[in-house]
Parts: sequence; C-alpha cells; structure tokens
Amino acid sequence: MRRDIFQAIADPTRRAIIALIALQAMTPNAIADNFNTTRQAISKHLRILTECELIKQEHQGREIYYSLEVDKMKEIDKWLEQFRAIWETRFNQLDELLLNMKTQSKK
Amino acid sequence: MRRDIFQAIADPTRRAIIALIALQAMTPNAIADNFNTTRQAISKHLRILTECELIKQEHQGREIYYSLEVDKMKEIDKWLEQFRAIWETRFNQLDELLLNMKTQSKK
DNA sequence: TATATGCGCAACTATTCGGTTTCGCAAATT
DNA sequence: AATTTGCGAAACCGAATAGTTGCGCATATA
Repeated sequence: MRRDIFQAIADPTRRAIIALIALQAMTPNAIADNFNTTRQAISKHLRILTECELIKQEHQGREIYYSLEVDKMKEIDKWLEQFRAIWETRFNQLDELLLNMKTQSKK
Repeated sequence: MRRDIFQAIADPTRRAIIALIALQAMTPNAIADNFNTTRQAISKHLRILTECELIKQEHQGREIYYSLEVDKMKEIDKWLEQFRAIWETRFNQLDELLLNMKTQSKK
C-alpha cells in the first residue's frame, strides 16, 4: 500500500481537509459538514492523512480533533527546493537570451 | 479523467522524470533508460505530465525532446504559500507555549 | 440502566491507474 | 526502395482508489 505525502495530497478532498484543519482542529463530523459525502468517506481520508502523518489526532472524550502536522507539510516544500534553484536561474533568463541570440543570428 | 498537477506528481516515477528533465531536455528513450519499465510506460507518464502542462515537447526530426515547464511547478509552490504563513507563525511557538502553560497549571 | 451520539472498521462496488503487448506511422539509414 | 529506429495510441490486465452501506464500540445523556 503506497502511502506518502504526494499521494495523500493528490486527492482534492484531502487538500480541502488540510486547508480546513490548518486553521483550527476539527472533529470528523464537523469536517464532513463541509463536503457532499458521508462521514465515513471523510473518515477514510483522515485515516490516510494520519497514516502519512500529515495530520494528528487529539482525543477529547468521545470526540477526536484532527489538526495539521505542519512539519510534514514542509517536506513538500523540501522537494520543491531543488526546482526553486532552476526557476530562479531562469528568471534571469540568461540562457534563454543567449539561445535566442544564437537562433536569430542564423536567420 | 482527473488531470491536475497534484495527481501528476503523486507517482514516484513521474517525480523522477521531472527531476531528470529538469536538468536537460531528454527523449523518451533516454528517459526510459533510467527506469526498469518499458518505453511505453514512460510514454504514458510523459503524456500525463504533458496534459497538465508540467512538461513541454520539442520535436526535432523524429525525436521528441521533453523539458520541464518551470512555471507550472510554481503552482505547487503557490498552494504551499497558504501554509507557509502557518508554519512561520508556529516557529515562534507562541500558541503552543501558551497552551502548555494552561495544561500544566491544571495538574 | 436504556438511549443517543461520535467514531473507526470491514465488506462490497465502480472506477481509475500503472503496467504490458501489439500495432501503425513517420523519419532516418541502407 | 527496403529496413531500421523513435515514437504515440489502443487494447488489455491486475491492483489500488474513492465511495457506499452496515456494523460494533466507546462515551455521553436521559
């Protein structure tokens, strides 16, 4: 069973859940109120998010509050890091500029 | 058919392809050499990545060079933006500190 | 103690996904 | 002109996914 953050955030419902509980911890029922599916479906998403540690539980009586595990979100940021260097270089557009000059001189 | 960047980067092979062609444009065969699958499987991944515009083609004779569409990668970064504010706040750990003080005073 | 509520889990289903094999086409090479 | 090479598209298959319904177990409430 594949279970990593990238697969977890692939589902739009799960991204919405993440955005929801990022602001405040919420119970499954409260979360499910925001969607057109059953509580059980949301429960399944919460399980997946919990398994890859993107969110964490906090039991309070019979209620369970889910909240965002911010540190895990940083891992996505860490993956992007390697490309950030590229798009910052391209922003200078030095290589593209040189390429264009080369191409145009041939015409 | 669901086709968005998040679903595209969910697959580890596709993330590897992205990392590969980020450095230089490559043909499908050259890309496939780096994996234990068939060229056709890679071709399918390339189609998905192309469809959501994460990569672009450049025809050169009978060869097709694939390269990264850097701007599209920024969209992932843009999504993370909303959470960056949170983890920068949490870095101060002000709220957590206050919560701990409150909890411990009850004991 | 009986009932209602909040929740996760298991079983089932339709759909999607990643992979393979087979094919056809166009560009190179002979 | 015949053959090889690079490629995408289609058909097919097993596994995973997102959803449903039904269940059982705690914790509250009457």
